[in-house]
Amino acid sequence: MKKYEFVENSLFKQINTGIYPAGTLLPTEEQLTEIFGVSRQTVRRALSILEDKDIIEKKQGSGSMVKKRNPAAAGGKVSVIVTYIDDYIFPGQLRGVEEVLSKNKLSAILSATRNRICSERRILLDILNDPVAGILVEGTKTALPNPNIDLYKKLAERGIPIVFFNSIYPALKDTLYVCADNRRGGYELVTYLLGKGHKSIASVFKADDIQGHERYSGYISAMFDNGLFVSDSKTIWYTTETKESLFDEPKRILSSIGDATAVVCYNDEIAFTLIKLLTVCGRRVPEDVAVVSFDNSSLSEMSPVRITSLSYEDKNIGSIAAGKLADIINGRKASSEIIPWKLMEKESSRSSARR
Amino acid sequence: MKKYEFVENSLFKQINTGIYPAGTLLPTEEQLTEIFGVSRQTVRRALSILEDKDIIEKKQGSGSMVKKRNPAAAGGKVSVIVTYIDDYIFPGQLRGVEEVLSKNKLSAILSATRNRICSERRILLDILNDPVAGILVEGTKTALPNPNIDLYKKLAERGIPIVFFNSIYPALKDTLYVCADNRRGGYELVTYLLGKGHKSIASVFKADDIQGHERYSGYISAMFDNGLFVSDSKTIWYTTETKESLFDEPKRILSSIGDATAVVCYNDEIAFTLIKLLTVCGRRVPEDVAVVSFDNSSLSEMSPVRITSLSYEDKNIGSIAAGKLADIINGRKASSEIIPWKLMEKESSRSSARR
DNA sequence: TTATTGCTTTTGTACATACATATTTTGAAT
DNA sequence: ATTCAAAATATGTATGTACAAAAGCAATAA
Repeated sequence: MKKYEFVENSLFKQINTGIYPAGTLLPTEEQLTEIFGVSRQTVRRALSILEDKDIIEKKQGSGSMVKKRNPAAAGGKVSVIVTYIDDYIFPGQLRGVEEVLSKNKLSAILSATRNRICSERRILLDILNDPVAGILVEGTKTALPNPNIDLYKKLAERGIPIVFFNSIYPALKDTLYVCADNRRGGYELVTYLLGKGHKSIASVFKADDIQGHERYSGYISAMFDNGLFVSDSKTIWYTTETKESLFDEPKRILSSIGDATAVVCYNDEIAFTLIKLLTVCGRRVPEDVAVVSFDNSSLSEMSPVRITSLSYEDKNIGSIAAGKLADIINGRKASSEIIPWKLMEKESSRSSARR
Repeated sequence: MKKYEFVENSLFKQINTGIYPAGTLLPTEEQLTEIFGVSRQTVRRALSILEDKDIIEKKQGSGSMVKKRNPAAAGGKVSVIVTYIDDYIFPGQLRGVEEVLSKNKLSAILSATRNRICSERRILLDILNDPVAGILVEGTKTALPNPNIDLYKKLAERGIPIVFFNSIYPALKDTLYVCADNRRGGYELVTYLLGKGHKSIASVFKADDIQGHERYSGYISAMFDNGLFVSDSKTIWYTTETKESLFDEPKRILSSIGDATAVVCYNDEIAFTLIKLLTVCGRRVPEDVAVVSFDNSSLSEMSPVRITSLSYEDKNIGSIAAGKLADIINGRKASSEIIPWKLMEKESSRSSARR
């Protein structure tokens, strides 16, 4: 290793481990020359790099001072990585993110992955080349093995704080996150339907996002806990790529639902479209089939039959996550949070099960 | 002046004036030593600064090459200023912006003004302190005198390209913009309604955005051109601040509409809510009152009575504007563009005027 | 023709020295 | 105790030298 790099790294470590706290002066160049056994030129080169990185501040005649971590001075830019910008509930979350970051004198650099691993990788590589004060990220295809985990780890090693929202990769469970209680949500919806007398409950879930797995897990647990048999064929799985064509074959959907008197949907978007399809096929909602879902978005209100859906109450996952990231950046503490649901009962399930 | 600064400035000037074009090698360090009559250390320091500024690229054993101007290397960040992030048609425009910027290796720094002058000012001041490669901005309260015009001018003087979208301040008409043909849109909607036999046409417009004035101007011109009398009371004006309470007093709205058989609305959001109100008050749409509007957003499809609305066809104002900004940043030419409308006739006006 | 080898050129690392300039400390004069 | 100037201390600028490492080039051998 080059000598100036060694000096630079040594000093950086010592600064980070508190040997030279913010505000204190480093030893003089002459002292460092003796400590490291290198020439003053080499020491100066190392210090110059640290100054470029905004870690120390040199002052002629006075010395080299360790700088305070100042988010605004360090750019104050946060990379916000979402799957979609204009779909479904994301705009609202994004608004929350922007509001909170703005209040904390941070600004959002926005990127969308469209739930594609390759886009996510490109974005993360960009950040490695041009670091930011923090990263707020919604995982991409969180239920599949992800080759970008190494990049997240590398970014974390560099000291860039990362907060996940909506979903997190199982491999990064120790990172901060803000997610809904998806498993419990699935459980609650089934419990609610059982209370209405439903016994045969179908479901539609997303296969490539971990939220889909968790919501399914809650659904299936609730069914088993209540001693009900669940046929695999009663769960319809879809992915990012098959979402558009999911309802192209009504027959397949109807045969999956079969004799079920209720359907648990992955989210309001699916529920909205499913209700349309059922109506067209002559099945009444809720009289023939009850439909419930997650997120309680504006779609659940706009649906011709308003949709019973789990709500985040007045909590905005985007702003909560952004708040935690701002806390970390400003040297405050923060911990992961799981947002509970609140059931909003509406017309799509407001009747007992038909016998 | 310091010697290394002199060498740095001299080389920088020579590079900029084409003496050392992009792609060519600078003289070797030894040659520069002789040319400038300074030591190799001093030459190296000057070159090192130029390398930091991404103007040259040094390569051991080979030489120092003048780099091509690369916008991505020069920060590549674009400030995107919108009024709202999650409202109405803005998420879709924002998606278009992000897609196009991303394709051009630019990234979006997002801020929202919530249509408030003070927020806009704060954002522009931030940009002055920490410049960006370009600005993409949706004007805030464009129909009112704006105290931030001076800041836009200052930014333009600094050579930061600016592109407006959706609306532009009259005082900045020479700046690039991408807007819909709002005046013509108002004219077309009225012409369409006249063709359906309507003679008394009310309207709802937004008073603080220039789009509202333009759409109103088209509406009123079409009426006059067809020799129809227009009572001022038939136009309902609202602002950013009064939008929420606009439909709180149904009586006021109904009395303004009076005997009109059709209403031109500022946008689908207003039309959607108006149709709800009319329906509740026992007025059928379109049999009693036809409703038409602008934007042809998803709301126009979701409305219980699908809304006749002017569409941008498949054009996304956000992506068009972002494309123009990228053109300017990359040294290409671009000019303002006015997007035409296409009328999408749906149920909300699909009947002739009642007599 | 192709691959290898060694030479030359060019930039990179490292140390030594001298003096300039900004800041702080010291100490004497008041 | 206060003020002011000199001294000491710290970083900044500039040059010289030596050798290392990478890249390119040319001669040579297979």
